[in-house]
Amino acid sequence: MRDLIKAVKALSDETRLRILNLLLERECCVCEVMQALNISQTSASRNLSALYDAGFLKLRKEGLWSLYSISTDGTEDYHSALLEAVRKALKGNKVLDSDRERLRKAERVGPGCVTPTKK
Amino acid sequence: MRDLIKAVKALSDETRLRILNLLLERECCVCEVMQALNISQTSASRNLSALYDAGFLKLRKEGLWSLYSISTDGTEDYHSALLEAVRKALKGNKVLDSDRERLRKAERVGPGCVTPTKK
DNA sequence: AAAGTATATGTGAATATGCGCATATTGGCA
DNA sequence: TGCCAATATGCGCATATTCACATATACTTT
Repeated sequence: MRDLIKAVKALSDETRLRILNLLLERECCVCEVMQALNISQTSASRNLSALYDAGFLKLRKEGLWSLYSISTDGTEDYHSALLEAVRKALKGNKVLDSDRERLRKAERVGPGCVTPTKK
Repeated sequence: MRDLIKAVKALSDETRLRILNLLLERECCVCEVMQALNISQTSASRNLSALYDAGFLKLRKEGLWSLYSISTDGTEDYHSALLEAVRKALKGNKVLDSDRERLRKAERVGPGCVTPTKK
């Protein structure tokens, strides 16, 4: 029960739902999430961690990047059922659509990913 | 999105999950929920209200009793998908099983439903 | 009308949560 | 080694949530 509550609690936040929406599109690093959602680095990192701890994400390290993606392990789990319910419920949402749009424009590589205005 | 978050938030609490478990068995009044879960009247009432506001329950008034049950309206909704995911995840849970057991022994009628020890 | 019962709600205290700031950690590179 | 970039985390603040107590509301019965 504890685990289920943790999972559901992870879904009960707008920022985290928006993050999941991005990850349903493709694997993302923290700085891409920051850019697409226009949130702080702290918020991106913490909310990704929360989703990870709740069992929704898997993490792959590549150099400096932490690459998060939807976990498809334990498919007999309730996580996929919850995700599917959320995905359907939010289909066509305008905020989420523009988040995805901004994700396409986000850049991962090159200096200035985190602090792009700092010369 | 607001509505979905409200629904998911309603599910992210142990007491409310236990209440849903009872209601999956059958329609209940507030005092039956109190007894089966051994919680206060305030807690039973407030948590039932929260589940109702979130769209999971329907309410039927009968005399003094407020009879809550799982809402089956708007079946094309995400509520049923979320409920189903939760139901599967909690199948076989010991706490929930004994809650159901106590529900069978709970009494709705007669004086002393709410304050049974008060002579 | 008065009393009793089941439920709802206002209020305040305790606890939990989310966010930003600053800083720590980790890996890559000169 | 020393520095820079990407991410993680400790801390404090503001807000949200939960619970209990008391009280209010609504219905029934006498």
